[in-house]
Amino acid sequence: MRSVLAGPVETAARALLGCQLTAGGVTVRLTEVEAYAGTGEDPASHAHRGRTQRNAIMFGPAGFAYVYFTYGMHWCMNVVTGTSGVASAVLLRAGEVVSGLDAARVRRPAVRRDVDLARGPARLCAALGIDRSAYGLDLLSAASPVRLSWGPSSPPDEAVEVGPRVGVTGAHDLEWRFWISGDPTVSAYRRHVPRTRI
DNA sequence: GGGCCGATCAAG
DNA sequence: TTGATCGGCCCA
Repeated sequence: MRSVLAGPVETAARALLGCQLTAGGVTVRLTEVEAYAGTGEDPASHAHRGRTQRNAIMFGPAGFAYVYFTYGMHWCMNVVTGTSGVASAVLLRAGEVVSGLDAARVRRPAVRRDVDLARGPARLCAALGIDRSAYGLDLLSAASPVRLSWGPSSPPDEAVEVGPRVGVTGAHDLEWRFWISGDPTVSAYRRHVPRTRI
């Protein structure tokens, strides 16, 4: 697992589809992810402008959690990829809750359909109770409260679709979003819309 | 120190 | 379609 994540970020992203993420008594099977490259390579990456306190974990070895706070209210989680010094990561955009449905429903009481419990990067974190405290955890350690493991089956290549990333300002030509074809838990595509000034 | 904006979500 | 809501980052 660690060695796959340490490879090229696109390879790591594809490999994460079908994997299981467990936290807070809930397990999801990952159905949608996005790849982000490191410093200077990818204008949409949080590491694009170099190392800061927030993105520091991205510069470390693969398999650790990069969790960030956005829009004043939401948490999102990445799996750090690449070798030490390479600040690439994979954003976990959606998953199917495969166990701990009750716990997930308690955390997301407004949800009507189970497929919406972890359908979106902030929703996924909410369903699993992931917040700032998960920053920097080793997801491959048995002792970690947030754990990543191979799923019972990974989707064959022909079942994986590819497209532009959601909500990113630039690099619309880069097709670094990967999802399991036809899966109902995959989030809706939205292009970034610049905020209109008053 | 200040201002702008974001890898989003839910309700209208 | 829009408001919520605040941390990160650059100085526009």
